[in-house]
Amino acid sequence: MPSAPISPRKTPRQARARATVAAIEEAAAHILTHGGVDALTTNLVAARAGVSIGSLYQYFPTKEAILAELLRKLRREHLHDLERAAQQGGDDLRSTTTRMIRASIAHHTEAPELARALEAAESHLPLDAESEALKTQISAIWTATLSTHALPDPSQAAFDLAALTHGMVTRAVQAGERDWDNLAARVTRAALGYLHLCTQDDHQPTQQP
Amino acid sequence: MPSAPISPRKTPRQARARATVAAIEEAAAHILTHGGVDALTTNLVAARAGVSIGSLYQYFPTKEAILAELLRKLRREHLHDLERAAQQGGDDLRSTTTRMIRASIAHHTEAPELARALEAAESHLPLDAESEALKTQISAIWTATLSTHALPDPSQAAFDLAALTHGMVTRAVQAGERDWDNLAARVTRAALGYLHLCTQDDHQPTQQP
Amino acid sequence: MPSAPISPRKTPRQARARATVAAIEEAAAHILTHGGVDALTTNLVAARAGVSIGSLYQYFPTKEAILAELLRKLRREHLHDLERAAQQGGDDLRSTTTRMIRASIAHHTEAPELARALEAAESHLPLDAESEALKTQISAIWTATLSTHALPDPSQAAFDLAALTHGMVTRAVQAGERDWDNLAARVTRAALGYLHLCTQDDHQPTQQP
Amino acid sequence: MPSAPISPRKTPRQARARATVAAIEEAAAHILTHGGVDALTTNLVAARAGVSIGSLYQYFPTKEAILAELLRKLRREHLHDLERAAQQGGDDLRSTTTRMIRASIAHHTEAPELARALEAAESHLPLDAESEALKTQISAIWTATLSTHALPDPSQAAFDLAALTHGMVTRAVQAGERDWDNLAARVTRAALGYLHLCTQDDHQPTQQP
DNA sequence: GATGAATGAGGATTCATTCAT
DNA sequence: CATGAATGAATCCTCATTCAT
Repeated sequence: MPSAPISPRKTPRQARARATVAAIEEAAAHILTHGGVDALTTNLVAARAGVSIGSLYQYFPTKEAILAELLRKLRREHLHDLERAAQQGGDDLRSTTTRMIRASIAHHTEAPELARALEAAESHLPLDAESEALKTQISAIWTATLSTHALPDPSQAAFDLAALTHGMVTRAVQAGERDWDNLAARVTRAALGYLHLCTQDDHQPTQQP
Repeated sequence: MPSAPISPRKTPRQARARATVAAIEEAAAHILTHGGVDALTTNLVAARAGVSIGSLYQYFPTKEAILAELLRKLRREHLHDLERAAQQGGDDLRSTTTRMIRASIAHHTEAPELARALEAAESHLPLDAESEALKTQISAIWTATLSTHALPDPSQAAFDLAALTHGMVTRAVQAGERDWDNLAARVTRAALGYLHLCTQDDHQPTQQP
Repeated sequence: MPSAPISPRKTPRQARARATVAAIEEAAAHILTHGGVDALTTNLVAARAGVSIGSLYQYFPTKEAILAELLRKLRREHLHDLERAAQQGGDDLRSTTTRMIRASIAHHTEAPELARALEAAESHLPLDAESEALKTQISAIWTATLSTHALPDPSQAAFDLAALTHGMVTRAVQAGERDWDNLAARVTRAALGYLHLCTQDDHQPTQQP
Repeated sequence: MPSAPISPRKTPRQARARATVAAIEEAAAHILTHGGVDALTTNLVAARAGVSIGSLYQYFPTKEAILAELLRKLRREHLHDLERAAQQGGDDLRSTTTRMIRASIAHHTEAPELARALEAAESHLPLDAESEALKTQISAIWTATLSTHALPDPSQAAFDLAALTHGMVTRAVQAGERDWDNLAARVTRAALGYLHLCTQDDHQPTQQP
């Protein structure tokens, strides 16, 4: 269980330094995407980044720090997408939920392997302040969205919807699915069902129970 | 791309050998539960099992084979629980689904850390015949259950419900939740919503959208 | 550097025991032939011989003892072949030499891989009495043969001819040669040249130096 | 059937690195000379070289790569010696052959144990391009030398002479012989005999068959 | 600041050999 | 006597990290 510092060792001030950091992150992301965590070795990252191993350690105190930074970046993007989805459009719960689910899908969609690898690594990572804050904010957005409607426990619902979405999307992506509209529709159906906002209107045949 | 043999090296014939194998599996499960995959070293497993490293390799050709065996055991239990849930009780889709969801919860509930670790490891494991068969059978049970009712694509629904359940349960367990009845109710709500079998009856207030 | 006993642990008296020993030797020879020394593990030998590892150690105190026994067997056969070659036919040096060379070729010819492996292993083996004796006898035969003719140092010549033959044959076999008559002719030419018994008679064109 | 890369992992750029590599090769040669291939363990080599095991693996990807490098060095020297022997002096076949045989003797003479160990190891080694090239060139020199004279199959003769020389020298060295002039004379006699260039002139008494 | 050589603890796996049953 | 389960020293090799230049 590591307890070492997990944030970048020093914030790059000069342009060259910023480029170095970017190269390292890019290299790490590439390796993570194509080879998984097991392939992520500091020496390989440095090599792919075209940087000496010494320089890598100039900016990242440990290997975990690299992973943590990539994870933060991913979460930042996710938060940003969710924020846009929550604000834009009408405040109709159904359509807002749908937009947010689409945003979550997009999150796993751009670089599925990378997202998978980072999330798997998350449990080994000591959580820094920013990561915690991001998680809280993401959760807060869902909660806020759901709070505009009468729900007994909006934060519980937020938690469950995030989990449900994450579970379905992850598995679908893993299974090679690529029809995002179809996937979004299915996830939405489950989510609205959870919220007791059932719909018989979708392109779904009638049922005889 | 894994390719090595993954089944146990030889089947223990004598009682002593069976005890050895059991001790190894138990030790591995314990380590996996408390330290995760990274803590699972063959030497540690052997030590905890009170067995020499040589004995471990008599029965498991590689470290992965141990993981594979534990995974098989987990799936066997899961399959068994699902079968019971599918058969027992009326063929009412709602109650059958509820029972199956409860069975799935139980699957993650007895040893959550172990299940998490094993599932995370699964993608690195070369799947043997039995593992494949178990996966197929588990999937088939869901499909069969859903097929008794008019659904456009039962196998798709089976896939989605399993993913949805898995996602919600995993996260809840991870977050420290222990009220399984409550969890089961929430998952079921999402599942029935997905299946267009909405309910206003649960201990849930009515909503005005 | 082993100094342990190298002769069989006990001489098999009963028929069953003799069969066991034979099976072990056969298995070891097979493995040596097809996989080389590195493939020769005691457990594998026992398995191939259809014998328990415990039984193997009943008859051979160490792995080296098995190799030593195979080597002795090989040398016994070589000695026997050489004896026949030395005795049979006229005592004409040229033809005797030819016959003995043919015998040596045969020695490497029946199971080239085995012979190679055993000879390579020889240097690691503590020499037992019988092996020493066999070597002496083989050398003595060459010496005796050459002694019937006026040579300054028959034992030196014996040594050299054996080495020359061994070197040429080994390499030729290794290179995949299979025309033994041709090989024998070439070796003989070198041998007779060494003995100053030159021949312009072979199917060899005339030379202009 | 070997297939792994066998050339050094990276070429040392700094002086310190070059010293490390040299130390490793020296240590390996020493161990090989005094203990044989079985004594050659990577940890021992590193220890004797006064270098960490990690450093060893910076420059040699596998243990075999070390052997391969030593073998290459040996062959390079052999080739060089042969080239000098072939060029210098008159083009008289007899004296050229003698010089080349002396060169070959020198090859086994400087570090007999090392040469023996390396040659024994050769069959287990995946041959890289340079090794192949060296072998070809060595063989070509013999062939070229013999081609200047009317011989039915110069490349066959080259092969045989190399084998004959190798066999006699190896055995003589092994037997503790140190009088190289005498050895060279005997080998030459066999070689010239093979080539049908017999001599009664050496310090050898006349024979009556 | 940058470089890359060096480090060495740690981890997977093998195999000759012993010994209780 | 036979069996085969158990042993553990020994071996190859990796990779995060440090530090002299």
